[in-house]
Amino acid sequence: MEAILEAAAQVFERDGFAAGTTNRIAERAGVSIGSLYQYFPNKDAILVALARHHMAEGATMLLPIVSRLNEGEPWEEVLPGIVEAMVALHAVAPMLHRALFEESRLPGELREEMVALEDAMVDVSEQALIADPTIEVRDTRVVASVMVNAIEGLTHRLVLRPPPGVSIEAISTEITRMVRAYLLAAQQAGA
Amino acid sequence: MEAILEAAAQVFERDGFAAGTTNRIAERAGVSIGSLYQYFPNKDAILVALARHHMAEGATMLLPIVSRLNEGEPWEEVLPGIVEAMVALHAVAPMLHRALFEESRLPGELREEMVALEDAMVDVSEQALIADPTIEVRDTRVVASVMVNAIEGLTHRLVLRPPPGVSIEAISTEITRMVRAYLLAAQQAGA
Amino acid sequence: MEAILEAAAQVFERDGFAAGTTNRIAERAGVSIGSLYQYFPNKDAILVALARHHMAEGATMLLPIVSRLNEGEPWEEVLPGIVEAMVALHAVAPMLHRALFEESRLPGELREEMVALEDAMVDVSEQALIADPTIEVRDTRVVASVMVNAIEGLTHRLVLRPPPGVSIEAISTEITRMVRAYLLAAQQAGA
Amino acid sequence: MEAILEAAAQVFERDGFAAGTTNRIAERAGVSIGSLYQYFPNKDAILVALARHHMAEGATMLLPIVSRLNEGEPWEEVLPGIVEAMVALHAVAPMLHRALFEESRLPGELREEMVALEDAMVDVSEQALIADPTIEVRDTRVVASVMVNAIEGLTHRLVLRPPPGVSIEAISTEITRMVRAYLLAAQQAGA
DNA sequence: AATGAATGAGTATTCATTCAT
DNA sequence: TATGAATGAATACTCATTCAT
Repeated sequence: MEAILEAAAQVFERDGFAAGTTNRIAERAGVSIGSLYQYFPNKDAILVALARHHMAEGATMLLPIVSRLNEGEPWEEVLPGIVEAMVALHAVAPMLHRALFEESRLPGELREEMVALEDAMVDVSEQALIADPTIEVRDTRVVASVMVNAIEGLTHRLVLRPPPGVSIEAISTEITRMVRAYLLAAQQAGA
Repeated sequence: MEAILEAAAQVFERDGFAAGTTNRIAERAGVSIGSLYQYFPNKDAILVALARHHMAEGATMLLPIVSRLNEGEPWEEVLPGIVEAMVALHAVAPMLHRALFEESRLPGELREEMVALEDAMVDVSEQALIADPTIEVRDTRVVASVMVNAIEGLTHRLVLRPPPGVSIEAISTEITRMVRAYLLAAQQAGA
Repeated sequence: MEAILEAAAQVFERDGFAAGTTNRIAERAGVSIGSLYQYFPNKDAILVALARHHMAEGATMLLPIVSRLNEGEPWEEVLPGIVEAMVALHAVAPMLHRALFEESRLPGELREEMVALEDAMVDVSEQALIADPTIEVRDTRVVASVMVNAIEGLTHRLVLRPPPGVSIEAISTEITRMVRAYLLAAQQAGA
Repeated sequence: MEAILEAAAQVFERDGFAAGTTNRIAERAGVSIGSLYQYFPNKDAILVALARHHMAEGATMLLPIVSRLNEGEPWEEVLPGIVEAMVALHAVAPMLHRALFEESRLPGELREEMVALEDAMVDVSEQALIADPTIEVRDTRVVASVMVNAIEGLTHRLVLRPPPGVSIEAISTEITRMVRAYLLAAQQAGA
């Protein structure tokens, strides 16, 4: 049920996973607790559904942008779009995101899907580093890995608790600046 | 009681805050549950004590390094030490750190202390930026803020789940590289 | 609905009465839960129907045999047939039988019907004892009552959990032997 | 806790296992539900404790009597005592006995203990049959098995729902008579 | 007549907290 | 001061039953 997922997102956003009760979710969804359990076998299943939804959303937003890397467009050009998409994706419900990916023990299967998704991002990034003629770094794997983690990590951090006086747009700008600078520095070190 | 805090650290590290029970903490501390409640009025208080301990530890480690900034030593020189200290600080008990600062609702008072501590870090950093004659950035507040967040965010991220094939030392190196590069880029943009 | 009763028999046989859910019965019957409740006002009603069915079946099997007693045939001759019929009747679905007559609180009315049926059996047995010229017992009521209970009791017990190495046929033989021997002993005592 | 077991015995006696709730048990024991779970990890554990208690009680009552068989006393002499003990044992709380051994899925371990206990009874009976010089039966195993089952089965049946007008003492007498007669008949058939 | 989504009272169980000893 | 048995509110989950379609 769409309403249950929507309610769960709100409840987990507000209370976290452990403190967000199924009864409260059902109540907020305007649905009896029995109905909730007709759609989801247990509390975890709700979280998993929410996680998949988030992953799908992320993939949907990033795919067209990342694919530009595959088409040979230089990192330099594509980076800002990636960062903007990530920031936008997480600005919606930051606490939910935390409940989803940090507070709970997601089933191994899903956890693997997520790691795989991140690995895929690292792969694409690495390939783009290799293919980009304007870039020359030694340990492409490490650099790609650090870049992806930097984007995700800074997004989480800065979006969740934006430093006073820094707008969402500025966050994007600065993250982009940092990752771009790192990339440059890494290749100079590798030359 | 020292033993209780030590036990709590282990239990929260293993189970998280919500799943770590006071009974288990007392048991692991070799203390009756009654005694635990004689020292701490409730579960949250244990967490708060643990948080203060962590903050104190962090301050202790960082103070001598950061003070070098105040004494006029250039950012360039001090940065690696800061990053190494941060990484070392979090490598000990990453899950506990998560339980401490992400999984639970710390009392506002403590939350404010933490924000204040971070603000202090940003302040010091900003002052160092201003004082450093080799550096010239426009919006010193934003740059300092982003630097501090980058160090904390990347530390959390990379220490908690190190990308495969990347050692703790390499993590320090790369974070340092990234922040230094950002600083350079920021001042070039500001020139 | 015939299908519902059949399904209920299977489900109660497998899970017992308390653990056998109406939803599972409906599903196994290939019928919606709504339809089930159109035919039976509640779960107990299904059990009652099943019980009546079982009683009718029992009566159908035993009547022609028992009537031979009324026609003057001696106990000795009729007994084996009665025991065989009882064993056959209970060998089909022993757990169901238990769910039916032991696990649930049948409505008083039905409970009385059953007691009445058993009393009828005792009556017939007693009349046969009195009428049989080859038999001479003092307390015909007690003897008949014990015989009927022995047949039912041993059937339940031995059919439900047959001792290892004892076939169904052997069970019949031994029960028959025991009841016949009791009858002989009772009249010797009474002589 | 003794009180909890006593309360559980009463509740299961009244309501059966499935319908007997832990809350009701706790209430009747004059104990909070939390305390109940401090002594028993779950509902089944209460049942198991009750079952062990019953088994121990049975063993305690039967051992001295059965040991007379081992000492060479003839079946004929010992049988009445065994039956009386069994009847007395089950007359206390017949419904509880049902809840214990028929309504619930006892853990395999305990189930095996019970089967073992019964097997032991069959063993002892068989040895006594073999040793008794006044007795000569062919298939001692089957005869012993049927005797034990008859005693248990008739006890359950007749004690649970005593036929009208038959006292507890009469029940003992008749069961004894029946088993003794069966034993005689079996050896005549085997001669 | 048939459907099955919706209901919600009821169940087993956990765990932070208290308090008599 | 230390103890740990006792407490009971709160939680996830089940299932007989209803009712709009």
